[in-house]
Amino acid sequence: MNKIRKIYNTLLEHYGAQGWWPVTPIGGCSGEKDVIPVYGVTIKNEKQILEIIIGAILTQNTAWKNVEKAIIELNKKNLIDVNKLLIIKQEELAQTIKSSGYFNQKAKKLKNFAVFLKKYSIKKLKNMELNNARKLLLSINGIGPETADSILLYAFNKPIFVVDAYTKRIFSRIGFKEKTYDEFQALFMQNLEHDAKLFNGYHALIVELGKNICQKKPLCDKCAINNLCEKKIN
DNA sequence: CGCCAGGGCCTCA
DNA sequence: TGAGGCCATGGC
Repeated sequence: MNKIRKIYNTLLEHYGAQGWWPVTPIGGCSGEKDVIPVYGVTIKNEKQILEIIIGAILTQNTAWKNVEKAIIELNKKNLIDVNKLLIIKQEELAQTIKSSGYFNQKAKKLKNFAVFLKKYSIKKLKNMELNNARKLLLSINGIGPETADSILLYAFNKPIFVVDAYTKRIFSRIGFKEKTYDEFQALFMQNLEHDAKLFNGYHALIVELGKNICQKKPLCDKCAINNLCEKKIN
């Protein structure tokens, strides 16, 4: 068994399946009480898909907890809606998503993406071939490789591996020599069968490990894969 | 108080 | 193509 697969198996055994991406269960509502995005929700409508896209943009270099608050506010105002995003003033949108940080940039990105979705609907994107959809997403200002791949994998269930800061940190420490986003992505995609469920679960496990164990200051004695790691401390 | 989080764009060599 | 500055809140 290759090492990439071995690490996945070990993490899965240790943490169990993760159930990403967190989504508001009924696809968002404007009720009185807060509706919170949670893990393990089965995606069943376009509003939930749009919520994932919005979350992918809002979580750029930002703790998910802060994004969660912003999504709750967006749902309260019924803004998980392409037309509403087009109509709302950028300043008001920025205030609504304030908790997620970089709110001016992100408000612009959300409106920008809404314009894009007027031309290429969610339905069209969903039916598009993976690499064509990826190129299209990457051409949008505000959508870089990680956000594009998160959208493809988590919103559209397409088999592409998402690389994030955790992935680079963890696998560099383990001993892999890849440097760029594309190199890391190729590492995973060349060593795993191209299955959206597998890529989904693996990335989620990486985040779990990166958040709690393989932090900036790693807790190697608590790490489930420390026997596979070159940089193990102690 | 300082550090950092599920990046991406822009500028300048 | 690579390094560095910038964006900004909230949790710890």
